[in-house]
Amino acid sequence: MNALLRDANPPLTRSVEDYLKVIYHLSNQGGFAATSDIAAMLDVAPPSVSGMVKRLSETGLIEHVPYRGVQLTAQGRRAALRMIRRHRILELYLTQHLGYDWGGVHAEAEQLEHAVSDELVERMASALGHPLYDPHGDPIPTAAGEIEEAELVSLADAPVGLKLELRQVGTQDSARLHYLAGQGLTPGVLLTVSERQPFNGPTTVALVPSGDPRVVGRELAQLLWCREVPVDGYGAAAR
Amino acid sequence: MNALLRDANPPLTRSVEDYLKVIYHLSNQGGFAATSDIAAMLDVAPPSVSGMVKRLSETGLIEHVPYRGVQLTAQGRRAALRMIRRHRILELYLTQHLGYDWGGVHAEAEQLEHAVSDELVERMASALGHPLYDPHGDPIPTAAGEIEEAELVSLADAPVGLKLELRQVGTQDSARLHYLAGQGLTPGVLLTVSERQPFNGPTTVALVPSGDPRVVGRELAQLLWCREVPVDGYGAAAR
DNA sequence: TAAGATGATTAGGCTATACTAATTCGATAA
DNA sequence: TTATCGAATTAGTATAGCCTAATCATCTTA
Repeated sequence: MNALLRDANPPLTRSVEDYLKVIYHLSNQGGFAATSDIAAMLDVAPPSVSGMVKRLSETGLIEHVPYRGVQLTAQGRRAALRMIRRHRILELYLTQHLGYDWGGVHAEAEQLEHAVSDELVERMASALGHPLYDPHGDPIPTAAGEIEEAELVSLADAPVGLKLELRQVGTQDSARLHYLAGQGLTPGVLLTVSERQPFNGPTTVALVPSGDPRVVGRELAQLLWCREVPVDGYGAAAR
Repeated sequence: MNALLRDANPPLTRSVEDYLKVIYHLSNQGGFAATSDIAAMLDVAPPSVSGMVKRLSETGLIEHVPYRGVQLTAQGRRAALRMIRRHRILELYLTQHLGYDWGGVHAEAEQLEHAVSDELVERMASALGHPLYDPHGDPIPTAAGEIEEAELVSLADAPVGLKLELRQVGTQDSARLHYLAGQGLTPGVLLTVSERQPFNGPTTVALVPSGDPRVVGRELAQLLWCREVPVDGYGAAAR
């Protein structure tokens, strides 16, 4: 069919929505998301990402600098935040109204976020009392697409005893990223600082909820940017 | 990739689930579902149906008699009933817990039925008190895939004043089917018998909720099989 | 019983998405 | 400053959907 006659603004596919979400998470503070990181997060091969990147920049959802990476445009960011709002409201609704625990809720929300209508999302938000934070304490974007940016501390500077959520990893270095992923240190993971050796020594953290310890050297700890999580685990109530 | 190495039992796609559902509805009492009827129900071209029919019979979900139509196998029927259970529980949940009315709920459930997990469906069923009927009075299949078959009366024999749901149209004749569809007389529609002329004359019905009257000649009325709907509209409460 | 009508199927294409293998770019290190 | 290596891209292929146009089968009717 003639390309000019096709719908100029077709609804986004499920795949596209997933790409936008991970690009948002990877390029959070103004950086570029690398092809291989996107591929790893979505569990697809890098050439698949190159292909999708091409389509997404043609439709104006991302900006692509070849061999450097991608960033969301304003339009892409809006779409990504819409998905994040859906995801967080779904997680909250499933836990508070349907008895889910924090184990199973992420996978379920991951599926549903592509299928719910805007109306349903707003009805769930209503039923929840229009919450501002999800149970991890992460801010829920507004329906208009605004989000409160959290203040981040590097793990190397975080005080002992604090409960933290790993939000960003400040490197593109693949070896480091793979090492961290192997340790379970990926954005979104919850942890507490259990001790830090003096004289710029390593920091020991415990993963939440497993309690598994991880020892992180200072150099790496400086790259791990975290957000303080309110101790009750429910940001909405705490603020 | 080598076909032998692929997952022997991959999850069904959204499209496949939709095909199975309409084949179930079209071949309800042991008949065959015709290609053109499937195409009309799914709003796709007939060759698309031929293509899908080929794939579905290769995977053992349907039985295909060329130029005659298709029927579900036991496996296909199980999958179809699973979708119908999801759909009906979703409709009930959305109306009872999220304030939906009967207008918007069908489209929303149509999307969600492909995305919810079995666990979520069962949690919603629990929250609803394990209902046996949806708000139309249609029976909800069990998680094990059993469904209560409703007793049907032909519209030509239904007593005046009864509230009915049109369940099956007992013909494959295209002209008749198109005429009925044009009159809004498609399976699922609710109606009440307002009067019947004596000596095998036509039956007049009123559509619910619009109240629009339709006059149906005896020959056609005999083809319209209906289920009696409890007057309160909530089968679950009535039984 | 043969011709037409109608519905089903095949032929041939298109798009979105994925893959592997081959190639190219760019940064690091000698 | 160049050789090298890893990351990114291109080339080429596959699959699940969909489509239109062309053909084929079946049923009805003259």
